[in-house]
Amino acid sequence: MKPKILVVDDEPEAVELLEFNLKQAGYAVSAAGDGAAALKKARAQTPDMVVLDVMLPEMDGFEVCKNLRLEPATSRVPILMLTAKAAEIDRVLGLELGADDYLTKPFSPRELLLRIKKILARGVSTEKPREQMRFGDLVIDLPRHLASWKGKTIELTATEFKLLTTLAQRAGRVQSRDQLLRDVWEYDSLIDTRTVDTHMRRLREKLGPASKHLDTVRGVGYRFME
Amino acid sequence: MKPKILVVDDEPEAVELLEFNLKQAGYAVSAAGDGAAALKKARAQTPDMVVLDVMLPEMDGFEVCKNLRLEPATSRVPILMLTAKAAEIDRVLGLELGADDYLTKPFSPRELLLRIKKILARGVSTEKPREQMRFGDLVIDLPRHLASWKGKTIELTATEFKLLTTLAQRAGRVQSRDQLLRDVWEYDSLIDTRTVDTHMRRLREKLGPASKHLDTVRGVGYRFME
DNA sequence: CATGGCCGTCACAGTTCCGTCACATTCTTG
DNA sequence: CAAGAATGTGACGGAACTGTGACGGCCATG
Repeated sequence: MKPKILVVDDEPEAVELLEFNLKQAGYAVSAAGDGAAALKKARAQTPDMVVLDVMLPEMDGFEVCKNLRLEPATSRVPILMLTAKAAEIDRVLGLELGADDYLTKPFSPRELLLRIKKILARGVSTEKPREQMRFGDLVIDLPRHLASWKGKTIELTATEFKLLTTLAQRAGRVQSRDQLLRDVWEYDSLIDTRTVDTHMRRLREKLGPASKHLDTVRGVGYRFME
Repeated sequence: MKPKILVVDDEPEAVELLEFNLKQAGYAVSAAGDGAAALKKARAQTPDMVVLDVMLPEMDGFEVCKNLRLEPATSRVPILMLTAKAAEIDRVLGLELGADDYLTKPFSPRELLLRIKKILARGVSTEKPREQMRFGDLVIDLPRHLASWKGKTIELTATEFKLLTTLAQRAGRVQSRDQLLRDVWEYDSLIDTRTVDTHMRRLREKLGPASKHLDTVRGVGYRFME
């Protein structure tokens, strides 16, 4: 079963080169020349991975990346960004964009294949939402609606519990306040983003020592660390 | 001996896609386009697994699932449900439906195969609804339609009994009011969710000390604790 | 036809929880 | 090091949620 890779670049030669190398390596490849087409194809095919050039006409790679993350159908597809400028790297990784890796142009095909292989290898194991999660002494059980620390249950309100599970399910990835508002509170941004801060505080209080898992990423949002 | 898989979907293209992928992976595949045909084929062939779309004309996937579970010939065949809405997941898993796993559309063929492999690997599902349950001094007997506390029978109405058994069979798991309405009151969504509260109160009154098993999870629903 | 049991709904009350604001603290930037 | 921005913290009023008592309708039974 060949993994399917969607290549997005506006230069036909670049696409051709990528396509050739990837097919050679045994992947199924499809391509898109601009952001809109990329989103459409990604939705339709749900590829196993997207290789995405930052520089695109109209909608740039950052926008595409954001949009991919927003939709449930594509939110968990790994993204490898291609960029010409080293300065863009910061944005590509840490931020709300959450690309899985990047490469600066120019790069060797071998480099590209290595990155892809690495990302796909770890992707398989983390695809499904888990019903029960364990991080050291902290256990989160979704169907039972219970969280516990060293076997002792932690009393959480509905919102706190949902906030915790949302962060934990995306462990390692930073979640912006807006993203959390969408996922935890569901209705769109009628609510002040600072409300997230307050709930994080309450959650930290109740978690006690387990709150060490909850990171603040200044200027961006919050993150659950294992 | 190839494992036999029954695919149920009303869209011919979807069936074709599934069929192709499954055959490719070495399974024997048969297909049905609606619920009635699915039940008939399942009875006749006793497949090793059913892949079942929720959205079907006339009889939907939930109904099919229920009916499969009801008949002895098919009651223990693993079922993998396909659903477009994340909101339906709770229903697919938690309830009397007891599907073995689910996938939200769209999904990659690779994902599908992984799930199927996992389910088949663990063999024939062994879970069946227990006819008698005991939680300390509380005994619930389904066929006799009796509940008792320290050997003394508790007089319950039909609705109260069904509410109790529904919660007890899913002991530990929180059930939302909507879930309970669907499960206990069958498909009557015409009813106010607050009605559940009233019946919980009556049930608690009659259970007396045994009502300690009945938890309220604020903002979510109710839960039976062992 | 009357009666009683059961059920669904409603209104009310107590309580919890939530969203917001103001202020304190920490971090970044120049 | 100081200014400004971002985050942590404490407090508060209102909204939301659940428990509870009561009521009327339905149905079977006598």
